[in-house]
Amino acid sequence: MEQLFELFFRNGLRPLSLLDGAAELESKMNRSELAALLTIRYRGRLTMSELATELGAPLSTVTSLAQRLVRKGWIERTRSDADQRVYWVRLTDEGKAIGDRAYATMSVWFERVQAALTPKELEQFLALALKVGKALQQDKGAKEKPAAGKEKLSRIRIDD
Amino acid sequence: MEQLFELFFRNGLRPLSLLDGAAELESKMNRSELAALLTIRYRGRLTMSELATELGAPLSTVTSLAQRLVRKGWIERTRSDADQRVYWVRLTDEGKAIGDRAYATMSVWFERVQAALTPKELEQFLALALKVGKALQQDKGAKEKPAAGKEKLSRIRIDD
DNA sequence: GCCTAATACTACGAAATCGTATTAATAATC
DNA sequence: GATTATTAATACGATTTCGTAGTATTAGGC
Repeated sequence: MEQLFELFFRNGLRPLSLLDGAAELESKMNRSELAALLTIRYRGRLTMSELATELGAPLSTVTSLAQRLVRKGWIERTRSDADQRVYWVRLTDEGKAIGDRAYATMSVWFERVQAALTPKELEQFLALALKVGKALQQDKGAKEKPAAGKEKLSRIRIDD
Repeated sequence: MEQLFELFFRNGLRPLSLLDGAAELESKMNRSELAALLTIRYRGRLTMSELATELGAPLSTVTSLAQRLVRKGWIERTRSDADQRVYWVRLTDEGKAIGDRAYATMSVWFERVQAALTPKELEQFLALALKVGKALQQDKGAKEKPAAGKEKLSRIRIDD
């Protein structure tokens, strides 16, 4: 439990810090640029505010971050027709190329995880992790409706 | 694989706002100060380099971070007798008090996780999460020279 | 419609972070 | 034991982040 605690803090406070080996990527971009790229790649397109909340950063920070990425030619921003206040952010072709490379680099980590677990374990882990993730994302103020994701998971054996 | 990826994005990139709701504490420190405080609290005392690797930050960053914390009166640094190059970092009484408060605030997160899972599920989740953590940390084919200047990340010890 | 409130974002200066160069102390080699 | 290499940390300038104030646009009363 202690160890999990450590893991949790480390990753909770400084995401991506557990994962080294992104050296090749990190020479071209820093952590937040990588996170932004991956997020935009994953979401397709989003607004500045959405990007900010996804990244857990203040909007003003994301403004400059986005400016940098535009300068690098990796993303483009277009003003929304429906609401002139909002800007849509999406990857350019070059951004996509870089994003794909980043993804490829990272998928090594996912493969490692898959290799380490049996299919059953993986399934179980995913289910539980989703539950935990959901629990963590809830607004603290919100008075917790227990229902939704609470169906019970069957127990499986975990090999060491 | 898809699911793992999704999981990673939904929860892996965004730092948690751990002090969320404790406005009183939040106004006193930023994320890295919190992380440092908790790390030192957890470890008792450590050297500057150790702190840097624990935090996943470069040493030069930790130098200024530590200066700030000294100024705030939360930590103290003493030069090691055994090796004059190293400084031991530990919490002052005031630092301990604040650290305790921060920890208490944060334990809400654990309660949430516990509330979301049955005891059996929790047990399974812990076991699996540790396995995954271990898998992520294992060195891939160490083909790279440490690329001068890049700090190595500390491994979290995970027992079976 | 008009006025006020809320929202989406940018501007800007202050603070934090990072990479690289440098200093000082210890370890290793001969 | 002198010389070189390595390690632990700081110095410093450049870049990034952040909080706050400001601007423009849309939403909500009435």
